[in-house]
Amino acid sequence: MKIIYMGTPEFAVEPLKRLKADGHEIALVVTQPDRPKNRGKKMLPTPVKEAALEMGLEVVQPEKVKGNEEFLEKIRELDADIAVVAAYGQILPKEVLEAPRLGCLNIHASLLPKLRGAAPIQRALLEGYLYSGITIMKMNEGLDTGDMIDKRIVSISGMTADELHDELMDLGAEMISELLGLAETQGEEALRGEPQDDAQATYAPRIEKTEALVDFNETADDAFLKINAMDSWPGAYTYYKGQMMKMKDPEWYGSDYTDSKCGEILEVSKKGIVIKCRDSQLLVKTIQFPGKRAMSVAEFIKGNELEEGVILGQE
RNA sequence: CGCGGAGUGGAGCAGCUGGUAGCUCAUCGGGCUCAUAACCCGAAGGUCGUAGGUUCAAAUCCUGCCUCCGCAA
Repeated sequence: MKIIYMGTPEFAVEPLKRLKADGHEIALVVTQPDRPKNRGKKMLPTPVKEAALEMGLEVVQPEKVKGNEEFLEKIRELDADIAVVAAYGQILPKEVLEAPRLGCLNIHASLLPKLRGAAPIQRALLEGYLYSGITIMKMNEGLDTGDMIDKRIVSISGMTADELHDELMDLGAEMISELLGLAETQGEEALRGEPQDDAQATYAPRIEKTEALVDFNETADDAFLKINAMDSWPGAYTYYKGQMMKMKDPEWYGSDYTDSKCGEILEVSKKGIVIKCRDSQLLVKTIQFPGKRAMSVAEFIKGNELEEGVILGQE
């Protein structure tokens, strides 16, 4: 099939590679413009652009899609069979959605109509969902509101955002590959979908960095979920003696019968640091201070000090 | 030229107002113990990221480069 591929972050790379490997003709790759990133404000290409160029594909990076005549014309001229969109980052106007013969498909990392929007992976974990998955839908003008063509479920409890991201990325690639295979033989028939129940819809807005601050007045479960949902970006954090301290690898440690203050470090050992939360204790096994690498508490205490009794969270 | 931290034996750090490289853990050998991520004794292991410069003398001061990281995006 002749495909237009639209995507931006890492999540969209695997499906692109897969479709290419399947032998489809990727007529054009659309991704966000290069932006200054990382230290030293270097302009960096998006992961999709990088992968596309490696594969020798043509790439365009329109600043704005909406109302962009030049872009629209280019899309129409291609006369593609279908467009595949994965975490592209811009709302597509009706004209673009209708340009390919069979319309536009979207790979979304949640079980729609739950968690529509930008950060479904992290939100699913943050909310403590036990299951999430991938939904492939036929796009319409709304935000992730199109008819659902295929949906698959995965168990997610205890995962970090990175782990879930990788798993869903592979699953998404798998699903879109199969679906386009079907579409090739069965045509439009294969792309029939079911409408979403809007009444059940929830939204997954972008993660703000400030959300990554862990509040130990919450339950240990909430802290656990937050630490994993923010791993590896932006990274859950608190403050140790006024210094920002990031945390990873949480573990439920046990009930708490002490009357210590929430956030107090009850114990430091090779296992990690035990922190008092509202209802029970949380073990954090990996930490990171500004300018330093993330390292296990066991490693950290070989050359640094971590005082027991310190109350975390005070700037 | 966005701001800043860091590169020292396997790991984590100290030393950096210049003059024989040190700590904790790990490793190896030995001892004690019913026993231990315990304890005691001993040993091995480092061209101090790299290239230059200053100096009688640099891990320690100066300059370029490489790599890693936090903030910010």
